[in-house]
Amino acid sequence: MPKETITPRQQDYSQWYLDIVQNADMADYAEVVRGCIVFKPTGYAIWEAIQRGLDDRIKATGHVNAYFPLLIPRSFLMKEAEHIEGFAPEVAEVTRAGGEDLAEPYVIRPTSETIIGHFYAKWVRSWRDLPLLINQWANVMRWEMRPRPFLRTAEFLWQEGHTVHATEADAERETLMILHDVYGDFMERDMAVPVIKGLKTEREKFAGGLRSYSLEAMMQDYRALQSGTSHNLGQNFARAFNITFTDQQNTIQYAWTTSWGVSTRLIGAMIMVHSDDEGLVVPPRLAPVQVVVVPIYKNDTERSSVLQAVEQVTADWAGRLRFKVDDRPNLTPGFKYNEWELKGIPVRVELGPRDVQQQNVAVARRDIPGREGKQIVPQAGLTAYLETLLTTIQQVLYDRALRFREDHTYTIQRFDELADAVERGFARCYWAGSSEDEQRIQSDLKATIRVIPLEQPGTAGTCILTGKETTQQVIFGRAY
RNA sequence: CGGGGCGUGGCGCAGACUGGUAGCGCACCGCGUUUGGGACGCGGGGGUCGUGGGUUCAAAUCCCUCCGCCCCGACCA
Repeated sequence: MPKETITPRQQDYSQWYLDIVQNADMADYAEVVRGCIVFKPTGYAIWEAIQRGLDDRIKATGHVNAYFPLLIPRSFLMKEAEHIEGFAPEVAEVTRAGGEDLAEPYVIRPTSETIIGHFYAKWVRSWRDLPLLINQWANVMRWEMRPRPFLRTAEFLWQEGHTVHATEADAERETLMILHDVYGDFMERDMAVPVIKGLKTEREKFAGGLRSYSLEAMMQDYRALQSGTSHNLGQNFARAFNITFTDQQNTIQYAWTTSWGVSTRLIGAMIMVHSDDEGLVVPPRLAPVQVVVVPIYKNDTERSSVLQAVEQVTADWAGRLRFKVDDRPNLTPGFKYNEWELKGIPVRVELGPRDVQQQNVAVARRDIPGREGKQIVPQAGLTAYLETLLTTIQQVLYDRALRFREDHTYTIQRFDELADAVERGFARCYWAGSSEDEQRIQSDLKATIRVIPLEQPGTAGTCILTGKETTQQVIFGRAY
């Protein structure tokens, strides 16, 4: 019995991931362009679903979309000292065009704070212009040393929101609102990926920003994936680009800006959180195809009666279920079962002569792979049954991921427990150490403070390193 | 950028040490039999052996150059 080769997770997690990407037909290596990938239709469809989920929320919270240039004058990047320091190593430049060397090279945007800042300076005059709430869907480029499909590629797709506010409090409110109501809500509800929301440490915050918040998810190899970030940029970029406004008292003030983004990395998160050794698992709310129907027949007579039954059964699915009928000839049903399992379709409906006879169908759920997840269901009421099943699967995936994270999160009291904890998951502990202490831990244990969770116990404890009394707990982990 | 591996039909590989003009599996095409967990038989098509140079009567094979990709590490959404 030939089997597609997916390396088991236990054996080699990193290879498992690449096998899933490859075998589920998500992406192709762009062999001719270093560090880039081709999003194949299956992978791109996931991105489109992500875009829809986010775009709806972004607009529902009062933002509008716009688009800024891909190329940024190099000098723009220089205007914010910390920003250029953070991004310089990974920017690509265009130095020649139209057959001649450019007087000033352009950089290909690694992010758009600077060019957007330039325009915001023109657009913002009065407090009445604020808040300015704009989002853009774009590609960006960061010349990464070590690319991996979806998780880290030289060119990637994302959305970046850029807003301007009159007060620090407004900017902070925006930053947190995005974190909770847009990113958190989307990831947990649509992607079924539980996240820990919190503040980044100084070392890990956005280059040039005031403070950064992020959403961290745990992958099945216990490593943390930063799945989204929301930055309060303070007045740093307003000063660098002269974004000012006249307030009600007729005094000119620097504005407060924010930026926030999530990228195609989310596809990697989806894969690594939910998939198994049989292949990809796509959560129903995100799935471009939620239900695949596999008709079974031996001859033309059976074929027509089976396809007729399929027609009847699926008659009221449009608008309620996203589905497709796999009537490719000359492929055995068994082959199709395995293929759709590999591709992560949440539910499979099998319909053969026996089912026509008995007014049943066989329903297989992807969250329970193989025959175990299969049961016989009457055709009557099937649509409602499937809708419920999809909801159930969505919930099961979320619960499973949450339990996994909780089972692998260790609350520790002593520093000597840290090494072992980050080996097997997240370590949660009181922390009052310095950036230098973090640096040392990163060198020694390859672990970093992923986030300072917004949810804190509210009671004081002892820092695992310094022994100081503190109320702040942090999450240590190894990161992607 | 350091360490390792690899470039041969679409994919995965063998052939290389010992030079003689390219082969296997899967996929693909045709016909027939099949079809409830990855079907089978027969027939067929498809390869500038990553690039450039060198050695040789002769190079996938030996030598040199360059390019690319993957993996592992330091940097990152």
